[in-house]
Amino acid sequence: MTDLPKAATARTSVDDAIVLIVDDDPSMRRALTNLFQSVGLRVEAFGSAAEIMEAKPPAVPSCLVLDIRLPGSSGFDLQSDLAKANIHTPIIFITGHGDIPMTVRAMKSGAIDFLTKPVRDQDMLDAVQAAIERDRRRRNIEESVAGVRSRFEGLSARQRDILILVASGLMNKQVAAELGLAEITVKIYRGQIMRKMGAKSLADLVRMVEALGISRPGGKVQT
Amino acid sequence: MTDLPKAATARTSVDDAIVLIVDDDPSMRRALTNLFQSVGLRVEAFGSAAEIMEAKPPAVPSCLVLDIRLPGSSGFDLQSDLAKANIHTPIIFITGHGDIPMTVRAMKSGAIDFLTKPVRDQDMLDAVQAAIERDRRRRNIEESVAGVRSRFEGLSARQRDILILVASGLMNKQVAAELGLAEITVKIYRGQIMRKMGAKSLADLVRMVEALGISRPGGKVQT
DNA sequence: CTACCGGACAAACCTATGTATAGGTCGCGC
DNA sequence: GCGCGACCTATACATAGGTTTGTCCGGTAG
Repeated sequence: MTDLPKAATARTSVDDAIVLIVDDDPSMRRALTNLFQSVGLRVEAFGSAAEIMEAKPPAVPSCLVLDIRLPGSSGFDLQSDLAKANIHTPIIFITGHGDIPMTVRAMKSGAIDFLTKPVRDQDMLDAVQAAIERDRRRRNIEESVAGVRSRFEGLSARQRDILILVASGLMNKQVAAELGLAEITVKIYRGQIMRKMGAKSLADLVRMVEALGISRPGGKVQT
Repeated sequence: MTDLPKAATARTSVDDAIVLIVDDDPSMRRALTNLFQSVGLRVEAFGSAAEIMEAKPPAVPSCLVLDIRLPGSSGFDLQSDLAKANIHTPIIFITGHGDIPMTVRAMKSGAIDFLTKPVRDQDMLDAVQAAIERDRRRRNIEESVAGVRSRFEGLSARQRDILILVASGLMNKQVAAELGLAEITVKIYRGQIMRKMGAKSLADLVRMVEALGISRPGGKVQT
């Protein structure tokens, strides 16, 4: 939280959104770039799927504007490649000759919009705004969870065992019995866990474990 | 000893899925009905949006197969009417003369599939199976949360105040200070709350409050 | 008026949790 | 071998959590 923003050129406020364009038609790239820049969005344009896969994934909220017909691989291939690489930038497809099954497929695999040429400027801007908003939200959650996860990974195996049992609602003595330990041992571990995880209360701990999605035993909310 | 509100679940036949068809073309209704029945699905067919809105929402996992062009209102109207009525049955649209914007609109508002006539039987069955699976999952979550919610609503105002503060991680004395009470009072309420909510541990309580989505103070997971 | 309920509190008592101090064993890397 | 970290335990003490029994008050439904 203490890192000063190393803004090189402009006052890149903390989360200046960026639009990534992939289209093999240079005039299309230019037109889109102009459109987005006219409303103050940063833009990066690519001519092929390969090019963008080499670039590093953006660190700010962003979205992808993608012609579905690309040289080499189709937009779909890029979409699934990104998914495999665990990159979840929202995608807006554009197409000249799309059909309904194609649209359904794109939307089902998570595209945020699917526009047909000629694309109306306003439609495109609306779609981009929605996409960026979604990405911003996703990044926020991801970020919180990432902190918790890295702390969890800093725990020893034993500490994790105990964390999970404690967060599932067992008393120290029950945890001890479960693991064949003395109660005092569990207490000591518990203290270590609270410190390492940065939890101020048991409630915090429970929420962290929930956020990590770990609840093997019988720890779900009941009816 | 136990004042646990007993969930009045009328144990219906376990979870016989049902497919709801809305199409103004009788021959289409018949064809779809036969198709679904041939794989052992229960079916109910309607000739118009109005008809199905009068029927009571199904109590088992289900899905809606909906021609987008209906007499009177369009499939979209029905979709949004259902959404307004808080009915979230997954919808599969079928259309003879659809276009891409229509498809996008349907998918964006939550349709699970969008099929074009002539519909291949296997596509339809796949779509229905996916839709019913989704509905089953949704119902499961909904059901758990509904139980918790109804118990929460059985709490007095004071009990709710205290529940929220306790679940946010405050100690009894802090809760007492916050509300201008004696610590002993908080303890007593706390016991009542545990009983009424059917929570065996603080961890349970925290999870319930999370499931209800109540966390006003500073109770979110931190980075 | 009275009975009942929810809210608030107290003393007494017990259990659970948390911390400090003070150990002990093991395995691993240098 | 030595140090280090993980793992495990014990005693002792302090604080937090939780129940029981009983008291008091105010509103309100009968």
